Formats: sequence, structure tokens, C-alpha cells
Amino acid sequence: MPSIYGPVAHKPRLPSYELITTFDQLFDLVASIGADEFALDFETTSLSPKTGKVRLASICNDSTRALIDFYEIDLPSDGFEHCAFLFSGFSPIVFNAGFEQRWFDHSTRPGSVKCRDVWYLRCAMRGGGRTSLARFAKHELDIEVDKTEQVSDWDAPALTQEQLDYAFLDAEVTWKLYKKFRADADSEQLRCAQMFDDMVPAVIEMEDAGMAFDAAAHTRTLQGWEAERDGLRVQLDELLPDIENINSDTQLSDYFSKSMPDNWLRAWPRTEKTGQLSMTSKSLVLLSGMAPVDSPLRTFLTTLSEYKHISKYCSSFGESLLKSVGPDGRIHARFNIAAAKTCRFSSSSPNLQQTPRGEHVRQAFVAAPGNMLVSLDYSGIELRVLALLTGDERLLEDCVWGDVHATVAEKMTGQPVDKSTPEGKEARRRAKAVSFGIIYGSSALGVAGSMGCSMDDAQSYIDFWADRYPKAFQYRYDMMGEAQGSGVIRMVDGGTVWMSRRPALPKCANYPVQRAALSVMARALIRHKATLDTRRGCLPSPQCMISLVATIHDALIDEVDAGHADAALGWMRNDMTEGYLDVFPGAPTAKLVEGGIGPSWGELE
DNA sequence: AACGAGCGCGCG
DNA sequence: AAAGCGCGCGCTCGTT
Repeated sequence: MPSIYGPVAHKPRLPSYELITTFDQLFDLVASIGADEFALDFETTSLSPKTGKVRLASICNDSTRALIDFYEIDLPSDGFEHCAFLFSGFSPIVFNAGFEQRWFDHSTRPGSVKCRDVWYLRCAMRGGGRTSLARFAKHELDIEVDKTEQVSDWDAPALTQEQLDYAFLDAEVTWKLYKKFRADADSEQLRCAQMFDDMVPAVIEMEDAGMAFDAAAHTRTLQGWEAERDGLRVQLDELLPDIENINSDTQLSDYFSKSMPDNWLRAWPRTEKTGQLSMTSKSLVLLSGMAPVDSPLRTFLTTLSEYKHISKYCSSFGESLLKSVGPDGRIHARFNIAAAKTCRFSSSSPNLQQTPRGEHVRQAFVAAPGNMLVSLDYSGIELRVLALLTGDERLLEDCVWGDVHATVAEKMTGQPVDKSTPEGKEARRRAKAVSFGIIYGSSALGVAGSMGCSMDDAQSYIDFWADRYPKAFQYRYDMMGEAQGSGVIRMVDGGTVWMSRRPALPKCANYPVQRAALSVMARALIRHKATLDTRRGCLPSPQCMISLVATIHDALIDEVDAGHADAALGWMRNDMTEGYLDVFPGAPTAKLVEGGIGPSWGELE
């Protein structure tokens, strides 16, 4: 078949590449790559294999530079579908592995091609984040990648020279980036990068499955919020009719700056950048406490706080969540691997990780008819991994066999804590704030701020903590020392995180802990995906559902056929336990996970 | 009209 | 320099 592009020879103005238009050429190309590493990039006619095709694949390493046009390949139809198997056993280097992986999995046995992500390699070496290939290339290579062709028509019978060049450039840039980071990577960092790569199949499963959403029930919930919001709005308008937009913190700040006496303005917390009066819920409650009981001002401030709360639900978790529901009645959120600096996941479109626990939002995330949701979370995982990272026997013992917060509370108050009394609950809550302060690297100032106590009291609480858990306490300073000495901190999974020139204690203290918790979840997720793949292969009826649907930092959620819910819970418990042991071999597993089964996210027993 | 900064707040 | 970690998103407001 003659090529519509004419002679394959290429204009020299850009680094040349071979245009592949026949199956034989492709076969030879793949054979010539052999075991060598190579970068790969697809141009596709849509974002999903369900609705589109792979038009181009560009391949680049030091000895091979090729661009494959699958519309030209001399096969009956849809070239890529029939050629993808040629890449079985290969591990292409890509940017944004989830994308290329989906197309391979659609056309070959899932997992037979395992994409490796150059961005995850960078994350393993420097710490996580999100970027585009263009920004990545600009920052690391100072190469400008013009992305205007990215959204061009990749379905056109004949592609323009610009389209072809752009397509190849992405693979070339990916290869250059990979070489740069691979040259500096040590084996531990590579082990970490592989962990991120290995998470990709689980993430694809979660994103593709989505979570069923009861839009009708949520619409009723939203109507309730809106009625409450509108009622509060009427009250606010009656109390302060001269504020044009009650939703504007700036206008509120201006109003109070003019109308309130100086002693109020001195007490009123300010915002960080612009110094206007803070309108946080905390500030409003603080200020309302200064106003006389039943005064209009007090009523206004408390009502404003309530109004802002319910407005938040309306704007962030009302219509926008309903709009996120796909044609299949499910919400397909994204789970972004290593998106946080600590390489924790982030979630977006929508951010499932910020779904409110209250106001019946989680009840709208349901299992489809005939299914149940199965969920477990690691209990107190951050304190637990802190104990394991530091070898603090007493902290570990308290995490595993006791109640850390109650123990710290007893230490702080000098009295036994009865969790059934309000005093006991309050003491435990305050102890929890201290322990979190330690994990976050707080100073006495921070602890005092979060607990609403004096600096002296806060310091004494911290001293109690340091006395009981000396190794865990000392760890924070060890990590700061490591950061100051080397500029990086080595994480438990082998990855490293670049720290700023003068690293602050809070970050040095927290990053390794937050990262260790992520590592545990990552190992659990990888194992659980493998378990579900195996179990699905043994099911009597193929339409019987067992799927990962979400991870919320320290929790996993599956949706499963009701008849398999108990079994799935057991598999999940085992996978989460083994994932934890992958990171901390031999660690105690008692009371490690808790959770249950239910018809919705909000009703798990 | 589009964009970014700033703020606030939901979650772990 | 700030000094309790990590996110994403909706809103307002000034700039382009």
C-alpha cells in the first residue's frame, strides 16, 4: 500500500524519525528494540478507548526514532488493536501512564504491557506533584513544547507535517526526561518509582468503575440545604441590609473595619496576605463571644457562621456533585498518583477525598442494586507508622494494645480517663490534638493555638509526650538534621523528597510519616488489585461485580455483588494487612484495620 | 471573557 | 521567613 505521505524521508528541520506505515515495518521495529528501554507516546482520536482509536504511536530512544501511523498499517481495520500485542512484555516509558496503559489494556491482555511513568520517577527522587509534559520539559530541559497540535484532529485522513512532528516530539522529550532522571536514580528510588507504576492498574480500575450516585436522594438533600441557606440569608439581610454581597468576605471586612470600635478590631484575627478581617468560622465564633448575649451583633455573627457553613455545602457538594454524575449514573473521580509533595494521592473532578462526613452526602454514594460497598480503613495509621519508623516501643505498644489518646490524656491530667464521661472525652480530644501536633511538628505555639490553652500548658503537654515517647519525639529533629545535611529526606519506600534550603521542623517531622502511611496504602492497593483480578477469574457469572472503587488516604472501598461482600471484606483485610507488612515486616497487626459493609458510603457497618 | 491571587473550608 | 502536614475547589475581585 502506497503511503499517503509519499516518500518516508523527512525534512531535516527537525530531528528525523522513521514513519512506519506497514505491519512488516512495525514488526521489524519492535524486534530491533529488543530489551532496550524506550519512550512512547500516543495520539488518539478521543480520551477513552471506548470511543476512540490510537492514531499515532511515537517511539524514541538513543537508537530508534519512529512514528507509527496505525491508519496506514496494512491491516483490515483499526491497526492498533491488531498490533498492540507486539508490545507484550515491553515496559514503555511514558508521561501520564494511566492514559497509555488504558489503550494497551483495551487491545491486549491487561497488564501484558506495563507502562512506566517518567513523572513518577521524578516524584520518587524529589517528591510528588502534578504537572504537564510541557511544563516538565520546560523546567527540566528548558525545551518549549508547543501543545497547540494536541487538540488537533487526529482522525484526519492525512495528518499535517506539524501534527507528525508534534507527535514525535512528545516521545523524544519523554525520552530525554527519562534519561536525565534515570542517570541520577539509585536503586532505592527506582524501587519507589516502580511502586508508583504498579499502582496504575488499581487506579484505572477505580476511575473506570466510579461510584454509583443516588442523584434523586441527593437532590432532596440539596433542596433542604438551600431552604436553610435562604432562611438564614433573609435573617442576615434584616440584620445588616447595607452589605451588597453577603458572600464577600472583603465587603464584610470593610463594613466591620468602619463600624467596629478599635478594641474589637485589635482582637479580630486578620488574613495573611491582605490583612483584612478574617471571616473564618473560628474568627466569627470568637468575635460573637465578645458581643453581649442576644445583641444583634452576636446574632449576626453566629448566623453568618451558620450561613457560610450551609453555603459551603450548597456550592461545593450540591449541584456540582450532581453535575459530576456520568451517563452511567456513576461519579468517576480521578485519583492522582503521587500528586502531593509527600506522594500521597490527590483526587479531583470531583475531589472524592473531601466528601463531607455529615449532612448525608456520603449516603448518596451508594452501591448499585444487588451490590454492597465494602470498606476498611487503617486505624490511627500515622501514629502507628511513626512508632515503627522510630522504633519507639512504648508508642507502638500504646497504638496496638491500648488507646494512645487516652493514655496521653491520663499522662496529661494525671488521672484515669473515663471515655464515657464528657470530661473524659474532652481530655482525650485534647490529648489527640497534642499527638497530632507532634506528627505535624508543632511548636508549643501551635499546640496552644489548636487547643486554646496557654503556651506554658502546651509546653508541658509536649513535655509529657516527649517523656513517654522519647524516640518518636527525637525523630523530628533527626529528620531535620538529615534535611539540612543532604537537602533531601529518604522515605521508607526508598524514595527521596527534596526539602527547601532551610527546612522547617514541621515539614521534616511530617513528611516521612505521611509518606509511610501512603506506602502502606500503596502496597495494599497493589495487592488488592491483584487479588481482585485473580478472584474475578474464578467467578461463576461474569456480570457479578467485584471492583475497587475508591481510596481515601487510609481507606479502601470496593463495590461487590451482595453475595460476595463478606468474602471481599476478608480479602481486603488480608491485602491491607499484607501491604502494611510489606513496608514494616514483622510489625504487629492487631487492631490494624476497621470498617464494614453497607448499602452506601455513609452507612458502613 | 479569561486568568490568577487570596481566602476559606471540606477531607485525611 | 515562618514556625501544625497534605490536598482540590468555589467564590470574589482585580487585572489583562
